[in-house]
Amino acid sequence: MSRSKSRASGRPTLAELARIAGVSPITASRALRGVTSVDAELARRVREAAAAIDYVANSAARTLASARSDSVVVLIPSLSNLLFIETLEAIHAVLARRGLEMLIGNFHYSAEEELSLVRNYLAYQPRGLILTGFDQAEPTRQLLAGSRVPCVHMMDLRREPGIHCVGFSQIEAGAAVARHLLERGRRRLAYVAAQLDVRTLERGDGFRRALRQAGSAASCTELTTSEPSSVELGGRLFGQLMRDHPSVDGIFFNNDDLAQGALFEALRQGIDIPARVAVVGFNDLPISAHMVPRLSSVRTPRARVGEAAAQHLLRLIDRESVGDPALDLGFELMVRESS
Amino acid sequence: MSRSKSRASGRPTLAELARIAGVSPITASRALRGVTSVDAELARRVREAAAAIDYVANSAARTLASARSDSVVVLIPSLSNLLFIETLEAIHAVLARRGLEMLIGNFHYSAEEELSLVRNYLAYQPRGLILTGFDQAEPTRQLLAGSRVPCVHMMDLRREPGIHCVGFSQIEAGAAVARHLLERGRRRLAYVAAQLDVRTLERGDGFRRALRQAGSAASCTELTTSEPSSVELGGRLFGQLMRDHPSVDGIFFNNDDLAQGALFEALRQGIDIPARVAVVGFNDLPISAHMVPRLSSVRTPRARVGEAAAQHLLRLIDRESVGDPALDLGFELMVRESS
DNA sequence: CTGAAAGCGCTTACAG
DNA sequence: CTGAAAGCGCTTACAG
Repeated sequence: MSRSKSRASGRPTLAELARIAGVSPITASRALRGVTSVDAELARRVREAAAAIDYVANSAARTLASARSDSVVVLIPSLSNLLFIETLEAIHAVLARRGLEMLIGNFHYSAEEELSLVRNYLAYQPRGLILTGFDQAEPTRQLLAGSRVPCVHMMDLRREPGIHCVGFSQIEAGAAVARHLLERGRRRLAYVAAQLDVRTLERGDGFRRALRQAGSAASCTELTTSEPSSVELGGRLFGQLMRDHPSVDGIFFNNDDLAQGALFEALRQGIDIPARVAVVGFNDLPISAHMVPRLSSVRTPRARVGEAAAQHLLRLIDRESVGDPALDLGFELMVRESS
Repeated sequence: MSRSKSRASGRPTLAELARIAGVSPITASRALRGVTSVDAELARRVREAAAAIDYVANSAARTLASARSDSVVVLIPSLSNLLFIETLEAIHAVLARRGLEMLIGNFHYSAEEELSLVRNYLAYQPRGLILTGFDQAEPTRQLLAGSRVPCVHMMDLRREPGIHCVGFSQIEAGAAVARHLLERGRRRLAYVAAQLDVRTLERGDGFRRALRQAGSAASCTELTTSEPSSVELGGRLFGQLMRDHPSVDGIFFNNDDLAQGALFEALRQGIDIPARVAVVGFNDLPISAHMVPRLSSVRTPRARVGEAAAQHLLRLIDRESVGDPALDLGFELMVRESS
């Protein structure tokens, strides 16, 4: 019975709980889960006994016996972008109400890491997965398809059979920024992007496409880097852009932190924004509205994306009908002082 | 054999893997875990078979059989403060190298939520826990003590028998800011704090204590609120402070986001920082060094705290000696343009 | 509404 | 170095 030799977990078991409550283990199990009708008096005794000994079901045993866990896996490319934090919080709130655990996997924008996470997390027999975008590598796709675990993609839209997604059109969002700058009379535009993940590239596509469609004489300088996005980088890229292309009069930064860095750098160099050059960011992070000048940005509905993605997944798990498999939550261009 | 009636998980099992590799399940299990010596040729066959059928051990079965999971629980009070994100990343990196999963619990600065998380996560039989600070409620403490699961507290220090912690002295950090402002010749000081968790209050204690010790004629106005910390709130509190106490010449904001909001507000109101009033923040978040003016702040070693806390926990898990149970990683006052 | 039996897929402890 | 037996703590499926 020594602690190190025993195979037991040391915590109270269902059998002990049942003995105390004076019922069979099965009845105790049912009373706790509330799934089948159990006599009210027996159920009460079980609950009281559980509270008395602080019984919590061993989740490994529960998962093994039922061949289903109480967890949902959420895969995101980064934790350092507030965007994903807010999304995770929203997902968590929806799942928690259903008693589901959220397992977070951060793949650091690496398709290989994502594959490895999927492989490992599938061992947990999750009830479902929420993925970010559509950047998965082919082996990842196959692994997921083979697992038959329900999946919802978030942050981007794609209409394909069997694909469930909740997000908004990154392309449209990029286009909206271009149209806004053109409307403001800007003609010498620049597009500055970092990280260069699929969604970033789509925003660039939309931006360029809208310029072309306007058929205007507008030019577009592009400054891109696969470095991770940051305030520091934004300041650097802005400095470089204004030095090499001093006539640029409107800039779209593919993420707010870059744009924030640009505003700081402009303040330091005495470059007047928006008089000399208009600046628009992306995502509308919490600080942006407070910058000097207040930063124009595209507000993305990340909390609602998270919430809707989780709800959509719950419907798939419950095999309920899901309406449109591609849910477009749109975006909002927040025009402030910087453009 | 219909999918919905079978109790099987549908994934390849150890028995199937063993059959393909031509060994017994036990040998396959040992080969995969690499724990006991297995004949090299047999081990190779097992690994090849595993790769061929994409075998990953069912973690529920593994946890149930061994009475130990491969997970470590990390409890943090907030995800919206970048401070904790960076800490989590560092913890994750250390745990991942050991093949341990990290379960994140966000208790939103609520001791009740923390208790509920501990209760639920204990059902997963985690190998260890990392807690934030020492704010746990008494029932939480008892639950943890009863579980006999190794615990490490992070972000704060306390020398008590049986307590393991990695962090720095919040009190000393607060005191350092006070001394810095006094050295700069500031005498009409203010302390502005939000959230008011234990660590925030400790920083305030240190700040006040240092002022008292200086025995100077310095005064200290206090403006505190239990609202969560944010840039927006910082701007508001700064405006209020300068209106109600226009002679204040040095302010310590207990978190950088508050200080950032203050700098923006000062820029808008044309209040010269640091000429009229010096501003010091706390945590040195990534944006602070780029603000206009660049924000003075206390750089807290959160990545190193996370790393060291995880390593300390691994040592406890392995029953190795841990040296000092209270590891002080210090902090660094970053004096920039705002003070 | 309640329960006895079987089984989920692994690992442990014991032999050889 | 390898394996047959037992068991981890639940839930399912079947009876009654």
